[in-house]
Amino acid sequence: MGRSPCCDKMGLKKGPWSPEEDEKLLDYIQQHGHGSWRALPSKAGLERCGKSCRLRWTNYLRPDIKRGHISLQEEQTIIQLHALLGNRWSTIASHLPQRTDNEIKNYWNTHLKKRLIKMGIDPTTHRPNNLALTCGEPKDSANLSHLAQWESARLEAEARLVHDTKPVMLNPHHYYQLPSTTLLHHPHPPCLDIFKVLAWTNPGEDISTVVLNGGLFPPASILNFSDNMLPIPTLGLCNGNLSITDINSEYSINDARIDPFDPTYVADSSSFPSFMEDLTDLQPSSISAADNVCWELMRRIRFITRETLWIQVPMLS
DNA sequence: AAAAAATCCAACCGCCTCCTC
DNA sequence: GGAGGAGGCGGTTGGATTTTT
Repeated sequence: MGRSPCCDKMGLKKGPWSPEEDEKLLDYIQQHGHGSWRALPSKAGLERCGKSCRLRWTNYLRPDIKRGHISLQEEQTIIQLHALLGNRWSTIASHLPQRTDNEIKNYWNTHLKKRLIKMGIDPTTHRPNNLALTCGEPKDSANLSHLAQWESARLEAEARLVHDTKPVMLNPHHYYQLPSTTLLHHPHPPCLDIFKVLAWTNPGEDISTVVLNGGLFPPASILNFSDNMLPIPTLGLCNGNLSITDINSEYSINDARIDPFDPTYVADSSSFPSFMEDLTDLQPSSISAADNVCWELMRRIRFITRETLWIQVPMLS
């Protein structure tokens, strides 16, 4: 059962590559392209298996890769994407130009993982370790885990931003009066709280009237629909009473039917404490049916950048 | 200065998916 | 439909290097 590894063939070299081998491989690919990896070694005069050649090329010799120092921004991206995607290194690498999946995987295992552990965060679930002890029933664990992943990535990002910039403290009931001069000087949103991001992206404006992009966001190139992630077309906020437009429908993308109001989704108030605090004030009598719907959607927010807002919704098969 | 421990990272292994026949 | 090949992916290893004792 199974195939034996191609390197098991007699006479094929293994282990570190010599400069001469590198040169042969580089010369061959530059002249002919790699073509069939299996056929390449003999054509290039290498006593290696095709797999070994491919790995050497993609992880080391390729001219378009960047090696060495990983910036803070790259670190932040890795943590956030890992919280969302798990150990899908190639997908994560595709969002970090010129970095290889192997390099990111190594960096995660040797640096970031340890750092999260030191911070008391489980690097697998991105959940604070003490949460694991209070976690409830197994059926809720997946959803709680998703929320925790988001939350720890958010906290990590916030921690960095706090490090880099003076934090902007906001009264949760007066999000909309942020001075635009403060906001304009931030190269990034002062934090990832949705209201604050809204205020930042629209400095000086009354965001009670802001409507986030119509159409699809984030960009399809970033979004992997199989991850149960979908953009919400239009979201509006009004004076603390929340309302939303164009959501009273199911979405259909790539034949996957989505029900944004699926009641099986379990939210956790710890994910968005200030927002939930606001909602608590609104409950129960002042919340309209539409607001309730919005509330449900807001609970599913997973990831926010300057211009995008990602929301997790369940897929219907 | 030497030994031990820790860290790093290139490379390998085996499984999986996709494609062709 | 399914067998087999090729490439891709993630987990893991082990030798080299660095740090600590």
